[in-house]
Amino acid sequence: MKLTTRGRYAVTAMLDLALHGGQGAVPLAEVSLRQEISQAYLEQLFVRLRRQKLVKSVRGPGGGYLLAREAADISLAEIIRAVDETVDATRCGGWRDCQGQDNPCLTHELWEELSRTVLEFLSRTTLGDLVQRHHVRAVSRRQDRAMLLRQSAGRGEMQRASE
Amino acid sequence: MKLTTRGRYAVTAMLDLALHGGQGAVPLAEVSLRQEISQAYLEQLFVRLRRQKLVKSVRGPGGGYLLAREAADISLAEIIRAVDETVDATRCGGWRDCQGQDNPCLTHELWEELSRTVLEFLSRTTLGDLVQRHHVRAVSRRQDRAMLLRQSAGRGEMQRASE
DNA sequence: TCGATACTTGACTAATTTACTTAGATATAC
DNA sequence: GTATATCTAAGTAAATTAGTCAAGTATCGA
Repeated sequence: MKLTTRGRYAVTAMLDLALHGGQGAVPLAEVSLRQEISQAYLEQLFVRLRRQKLVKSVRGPGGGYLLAREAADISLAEIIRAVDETVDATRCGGWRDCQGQDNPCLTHELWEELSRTVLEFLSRTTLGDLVQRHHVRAVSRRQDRAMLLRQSAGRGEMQRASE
Repeated sequence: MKLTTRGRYAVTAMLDLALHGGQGAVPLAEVSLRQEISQAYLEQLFVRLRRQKLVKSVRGPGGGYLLAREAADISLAEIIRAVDETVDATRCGGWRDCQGQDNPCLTHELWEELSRTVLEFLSRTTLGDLVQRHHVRAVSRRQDRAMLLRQSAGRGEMQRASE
């Protein structure tokens, strides 16, 4: 497994669904605004999340995405694996694999151990856990307030501006 | 902190020093043969390791590199930090930092926690620990035998071939 | 003092990956 | 039928990695 910003964006977006999925499907446009991730990029990520059956999609107006299972039943490891699905076993080193060669690397075992540690952490933590954290709830409330402000400001300035 | 093959190569090379430094300085040419890492690349790594005072260099014939401190006193975290010294705090996410913005990211705390876990693992483990592991010792013995074979084969085939 | 050995340094590069964007198609509620 | 969404493919600029190349400098041993 790998840890890049892609995986982190995916977790953030999924957490946004967990926090706002109570009243139905959440459109990516909203997630994009709240989490400041470009919508086009989110679309790319959600294709993979849907293929791995981590989210359900609802098309058309009023549509969006929903968690496919309960938040408490979706681990961070699953999310990251869904978007960072690179399983190319080139060369050796920790998340890859080098055994069976005539000269296996000295530190193979070590990186495996570290890899296990990280995976364990990510498998143990679920979206449900994150939703309960005080820090997460506080940041989320702030984001919601900011969204409301932006909306009313938009309505105050202009009506249904299509540009 | 980051984890790339660069850091893994550095740990492997340092472990080679720890294993073979008993009889004096170890030339990079030897490390290169044993660990199958290009010598030019090793040279690049050892410049940084020396600057961080993790190794001492001995120039001239019979020279090479030596651990600057006892193996049991050099943690893997130090080694990796020495060669992967990127501290550019662009954007957010785990090993970086995003606090103090008007919209801090939802999962900041989470990546920090993971980061701490990894760092703890790498700080806790020293070269001395690795030297003691059975798996490491076994692989090392194999590498030594392969080196001896290569040497005697070289002498058997030709004498001081300069090409 | 010569030459081999080995470290030292800097610049350069090919390949890969990341983090996107662009452009358009398709589905659905109203 | 049109606005709101998801979908999908393709392309791309920037960064990073994992090196190579070339030219040194220091030191030992003969």
